[in-house]
Amino acid sequence: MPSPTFQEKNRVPPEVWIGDGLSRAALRPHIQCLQKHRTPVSPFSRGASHASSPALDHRACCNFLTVDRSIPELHAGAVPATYADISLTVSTLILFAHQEHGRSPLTILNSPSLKDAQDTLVKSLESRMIIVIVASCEVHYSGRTGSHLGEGERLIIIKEDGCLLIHRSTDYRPVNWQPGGGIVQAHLSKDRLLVRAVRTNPLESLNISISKIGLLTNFRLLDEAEFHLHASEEDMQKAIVLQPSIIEAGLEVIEYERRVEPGFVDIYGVDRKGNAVVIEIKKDPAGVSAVKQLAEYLKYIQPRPGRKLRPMIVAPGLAKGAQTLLSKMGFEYKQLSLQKCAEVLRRQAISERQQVLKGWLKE
Amino acid sequence: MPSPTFQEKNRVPPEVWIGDGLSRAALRPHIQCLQKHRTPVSPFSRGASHASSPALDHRACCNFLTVDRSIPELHAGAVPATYADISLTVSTLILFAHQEHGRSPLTILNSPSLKDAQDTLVKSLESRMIIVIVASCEVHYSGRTGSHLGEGERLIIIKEDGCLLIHRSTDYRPVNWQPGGGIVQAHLSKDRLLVRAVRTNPLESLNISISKIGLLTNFRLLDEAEFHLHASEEDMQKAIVLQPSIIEAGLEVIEYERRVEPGFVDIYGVDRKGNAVVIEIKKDPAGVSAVKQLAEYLKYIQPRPGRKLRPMIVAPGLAKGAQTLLSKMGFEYKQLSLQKCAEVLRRQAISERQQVLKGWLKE
DNA sequence: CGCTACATGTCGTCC
DNA sequence: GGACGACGTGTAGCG
Repeated sequence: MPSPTFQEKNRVPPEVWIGDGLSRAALRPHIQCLQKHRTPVSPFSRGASHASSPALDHRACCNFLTVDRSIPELHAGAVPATYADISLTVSTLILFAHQEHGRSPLTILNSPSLKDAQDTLVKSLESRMIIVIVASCEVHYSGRTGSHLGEGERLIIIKEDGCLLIHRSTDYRPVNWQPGGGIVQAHLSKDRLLVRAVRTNPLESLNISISKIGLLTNFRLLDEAEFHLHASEEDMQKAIVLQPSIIEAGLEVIEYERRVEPGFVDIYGVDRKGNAVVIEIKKDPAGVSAVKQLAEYLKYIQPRPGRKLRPMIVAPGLAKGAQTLLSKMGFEYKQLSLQKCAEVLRRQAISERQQVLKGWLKE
Repeated sequence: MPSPTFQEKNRVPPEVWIGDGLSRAALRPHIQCLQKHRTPVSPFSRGASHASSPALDHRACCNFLTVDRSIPELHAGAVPATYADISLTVSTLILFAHQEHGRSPLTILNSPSLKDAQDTLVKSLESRMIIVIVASCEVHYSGRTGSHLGEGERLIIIKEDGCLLIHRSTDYRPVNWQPGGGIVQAHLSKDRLLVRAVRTNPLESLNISISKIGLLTNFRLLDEAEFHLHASEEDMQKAIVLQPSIIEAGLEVIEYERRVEPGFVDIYGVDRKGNAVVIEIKKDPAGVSAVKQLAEYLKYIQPRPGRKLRPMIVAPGLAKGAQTLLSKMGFEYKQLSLQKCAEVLRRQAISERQQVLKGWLKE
């Protein structure tokens, strides 16, 4: 008799499964038990730029909560000999496809029994593989609000960090989901495979009751690439800090992300005549709200005596109502496109690289 | 020689593919040509509750833009005889699994050549099947802003309505995506399979350059179920309108979604003493921003002479800073949970049903 | 098409 | 852990 897996040993019986009416206090011991055994972050997520933030690393850490993250040997099922056998008689076909990049097994279960599916599912969860399931299921969500989705076929995806997606046949957004970092468990009842994903903050539980599985695959993704999003409001800010002249000749940036009572002033600077310049940046055409936001900040900023205060909106464009309000308030507007900012940053990056090169050459 | 498919006939050569620097004017003829041939919405999306909105129906309509939405016969590839053959020598395995619910073919290509993958991909697009690909690829996005994702393995999903998702190994959100209703095309270059998804408003293009495919499957999802989301801010509003006494005995609702200069007042009513009650609803614990929002509205509301104005926040709870500000402004707060509202609505639904029944009995 | 507010928004970040 | 602002936010409703 094989020793029970971690999931088996620590499985919380369905009656006390987390969520749906259980208080935070009642479930705390269960969560603590599971989190005690959390595994380190998967090496596969290292390369992801999103994962470079500590928050996500933490999320990825308190993952599927298995003790041993070695990849269990998947058992090879009986495989039939002919195409006819495959297409007609085999209920479960386990197929290892050794992909080119290292040992990335790819398992495909075609119309498996719920029992076989659960076996593979649990092993996949424990070894942090990505799981893709095409199945007929019913879905309940309960948390900040609640939802119910009746029986029907859906595409279910569980990824390395324990996030879960349920997709219907249309719409690029999942009908139900759960972010990563929670607890995912699979439980086989008499004629349903129950999958439950729970997160604790906010306390939410997603329950999938599967009646029939058309396809279940698991695999890993070797993906060390950087993701780079080209321009954002932050990039605009960086560009202005690097080269204030794109706003106005002689402008000097004194401070950015300056704390004032209601929030942060994007850029605080001084113009050639010593006047204070307060800049609010928007990457999209600035609307009324942007002007109001700037006005809000101004209440808390006093220019030095004898100097003027120049409130300024910097954006690629102006929304309709904004122009009127802008004039009324006496604010300035400077048009600045993302392209321009990207160019400044690119030039900066190039010159930085050249600095590094020069440093190397000197050594 | 088989007659060319619609995609083949109308394929825009890569040089003039849509996006990346091309003006809207330049691409208009291409879009018009493609949209002329758009197909009706798939019968499979009928049941989806999301699809009941006209917006999505329209989106689903100007879909993959193929003339003929009959399902082409997929050719069965040569299938080897032994497990060893399958796991080692077969590059393409086409497996039809007749699922229980009707004739829903499920095709699985395991490590297919790019050519085979493209064939199946184009056919799947034209017959509006859902496509799931595990592949090594590079991704460029260009539109409101731009992004680049270097070579690596990802999970690519294309659904019936032409929406496209690219998932990495972690994070429940796709790294890149494209909503449905656009144009999806596949083009085979020498050693890459190029998949491009374009939408026109805003003009954005997503380009996937695939170097190697580990798995490609297509299928349909039979899914007629209703999706029901239980409670939202709108439901809270409805509940209050139906039964103002859950706020306060004697309250009468005069108007809701009342237009004032900066936006809309959630509920405007009159209490038992004839005072004006202005209610701002939040479904989450109300924060400082909610109080500010209400204060903003008040500037534009004058109570009748001799009557008081009673600004009120209705929410399931109060965030920390909100309490202080609330007292300072002299606003009232009424605790109201989503559960309570759901109950009111449920009761209302029941009594409505009974009214209908009574009506039937009378006839 | 533009504007407004809501979302199971999510997510980073500072306090 | 809570509050706040940004997002390729998306989405619906209304003028």
